[in-house]
Amino acid sequence: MATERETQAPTDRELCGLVKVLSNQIEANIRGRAATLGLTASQGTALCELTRPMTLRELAERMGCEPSNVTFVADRLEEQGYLERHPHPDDRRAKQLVLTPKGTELRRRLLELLSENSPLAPLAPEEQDVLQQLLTRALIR
Amino acid sequence: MATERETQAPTDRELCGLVKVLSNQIEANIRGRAATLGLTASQGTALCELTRPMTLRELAERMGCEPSNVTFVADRLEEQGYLERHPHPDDRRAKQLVLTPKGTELRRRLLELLSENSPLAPLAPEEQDVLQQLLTRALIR
DNA sequence: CTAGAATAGCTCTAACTGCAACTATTCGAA
DNA sequence: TTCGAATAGTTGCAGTTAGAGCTATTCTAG
Repeated sequence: MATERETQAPTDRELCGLVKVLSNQIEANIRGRAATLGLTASQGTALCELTRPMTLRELAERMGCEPSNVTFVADRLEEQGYLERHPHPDDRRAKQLVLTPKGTELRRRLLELLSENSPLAPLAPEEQDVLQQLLTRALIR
Repeated sequence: MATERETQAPTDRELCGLVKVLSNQIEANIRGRAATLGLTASQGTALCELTRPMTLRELAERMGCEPSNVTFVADRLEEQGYLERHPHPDDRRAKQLVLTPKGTELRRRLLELLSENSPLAPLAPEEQDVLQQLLTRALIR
């Protein structure tokens, strides 16, 4: 029983590990689906989150990454003709990321692929609700 | 109510987003703590998981990453004198990663730092139990 | 009106990541 | 025994990431 001497730390660390593994699995799912459409994982994530024209900063917030990385991702999507940087109507510093028709169509197809089988599918809807509440509570600072 | 036309997909995607944000936060916490000890985030994670001598592959499993990345991390930790690659007693293909006394001491200090404030602290112990169960269920394939 | 702080986006860098290909060793079945 | 499959670790590569430092624009207090 020598390995049980730690009382609280291991559970916390195990939990962190589980979160990471699940996060990896979600990312791997997106990676695989996106790859079939010629996209990388972060390109796919960006496309999903572009529910409407938004600034680079807002997309970064939704994607859970730094704005500098969105610059990079947006560059690629723009090169491929999936989105355009439009001047922001109210703020000349900012730019609006706008999907092209080609990008909108690709997004539709990607969402279709992603809805087919989610890594969270093993959980019943009520369980997903509980999970959402717990995660939200954990993230409150 | 036009934005509510999607019934199931958005919740799923939101949930995935929450998992990612929490995962990022956990990683950022480790990154910050590890940095004070001159370690990168993955070096810190590796150190935490090295509860005993283990193969590179087992450490990869615990860290939730590919074995190839552990090769990289182990290289750095070995350079810094925190661990050694010992030949595996039973399998000449495998190597055992063994912490040096210096590495053991560093691990102790890191665990101390990490126990001080966890990103999961906002959750009560019972909530953490529920979270663990949900995550475990979600990960069953 | 005007400086100084804050913000949006960009560039650059060091580090991390998954994946595919490779070598060495072990395992398993004919 | 022996040969093919499976496994441990490594290497190389393209892609991702956070963070610091930069410019341009906006906001705010005086």
